[in-house]
Amino acid sequence: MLHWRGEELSTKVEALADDLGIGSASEPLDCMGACMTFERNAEIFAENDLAEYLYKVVSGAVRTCRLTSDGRRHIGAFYLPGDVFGFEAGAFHRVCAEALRDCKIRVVRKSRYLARAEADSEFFARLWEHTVRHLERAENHMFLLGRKCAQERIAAFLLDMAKRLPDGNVLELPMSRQDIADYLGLTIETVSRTLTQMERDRILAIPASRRIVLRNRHALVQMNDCMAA
Amino acid sequence: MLHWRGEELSTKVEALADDLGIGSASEPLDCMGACMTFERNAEIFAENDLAEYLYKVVSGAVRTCRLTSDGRRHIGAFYLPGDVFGFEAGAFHRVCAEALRDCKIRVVRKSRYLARAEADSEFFARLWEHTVRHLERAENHMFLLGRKCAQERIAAFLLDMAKRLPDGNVLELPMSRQDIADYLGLTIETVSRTLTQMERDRILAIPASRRIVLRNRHALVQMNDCMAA
DNA sequence: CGTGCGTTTGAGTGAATTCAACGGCTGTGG
DNA sequence: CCACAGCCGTTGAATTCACTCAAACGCACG
Repeated sequence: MLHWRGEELSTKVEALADDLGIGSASEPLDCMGACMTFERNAEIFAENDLAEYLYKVVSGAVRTCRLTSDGRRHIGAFYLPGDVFGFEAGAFHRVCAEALRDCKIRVVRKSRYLARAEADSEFFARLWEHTVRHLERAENHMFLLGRKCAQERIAAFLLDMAKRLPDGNVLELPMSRQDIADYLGLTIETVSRTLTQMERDRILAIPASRRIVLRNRHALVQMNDCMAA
Repeated sequence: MLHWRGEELSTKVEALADDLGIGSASEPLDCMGACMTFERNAEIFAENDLAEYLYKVVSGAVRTCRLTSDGRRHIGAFYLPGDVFGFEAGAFHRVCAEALRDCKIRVVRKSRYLARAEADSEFFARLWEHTVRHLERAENHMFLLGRKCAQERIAAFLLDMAKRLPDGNVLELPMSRQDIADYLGLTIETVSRTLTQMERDRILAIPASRRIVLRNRHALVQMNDCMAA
């Protein structure tokens, strides 16, 4: 299965990639590679797939996750339009990536972007920056998982989403409660209870389960004081 | 203080760095920059210090950590000889780094290694690999913090240390119980109790508090099944 | 021999989990 | 148009794992 998937993707990409251009992108990957579409819940790559590409979200949203043998799931990150994912040091992916909703994803072959990074120092700097930014996000998230209570985790999550989603105060979340729980290291019930409590406290309004309005951002920031973005 | 530290370090490095050579290192940084020494518990850089250098552990051991306003501490990583740390996308450090014991650290100016990475594709590849490996470690650690019980965290920690420290079965830990707790997102009491229980179960022997002998590695691996290295 | 630090152990508590039931929305089919 | 199933989310009650608080232990050092 591992290789089947890899080859399938490879074929698709080769077919599409002929019309690629290596433009003078201000952002890495923008004018490289091919654009692919994925349906809601489709697998973009699987754990242990060959890691031959970098991915950039054009539209939609993506989660990366891992499963334990006994069924526990952990979501490593959510990716929104503009985000780059799929970095691996080794030959294989260590997480799987799935579309949270219908997605357009730009796909660039590893050898291609590495080659370009060698030749183009501006490009190299951008790529480096993306990678290290990932690292920072991961470090922030570790802190959250290691040393924060449920309320603080939810507050951090909402503020992060508010910064990344288009309208800063009305969040249209692309993910389910279960996804949020698996991202924050909580259960779905705890996520639900905490959100309800925040609504009672007039910190949030939740007109629909996936639409969350921040009514008292200051309160959220206070819960989240300890760490920057 | 922020700038004071930056300038102090800068001065030290300039003084020492005249004898640097840009050798044809098989490992990045090996023949670059200057070697500095730090005493046990000395601060190598502080949170919000200017991030002007990369660091490579020559001997000793290092922790990076963060504090909340209310005193919670989280340790992001431990670095042992050969490890590189100090990557930042922005201008400032987001964690502080402290010597767990007396250390020798090789220090390389950011502008210097970036310049070399542009010129030397082999070097670039190595540097890239180090960075992405960091990212992988961070992802593994997130999983641990998000979805594992105390026993599994300790097992993962011990196996990781066994792989990185010289003698694979007799671990001479450079860090205190409190450090381990803050690294694993537990309390010192939980760490202590879990280790004691593992000793009762004949999985470990603990002849001294910082010397841990792995007696039943298989049992540890089982607790840790869900994730690779 | 006392002091101080790091570690271990014990008892009681609490925050988040588990288990279980209910509520509400959406789409389908009668 | 309503009935129903299926999914997702919420709520409640009981449990549990790790935490907090507290005390004791062991070792190094002056």
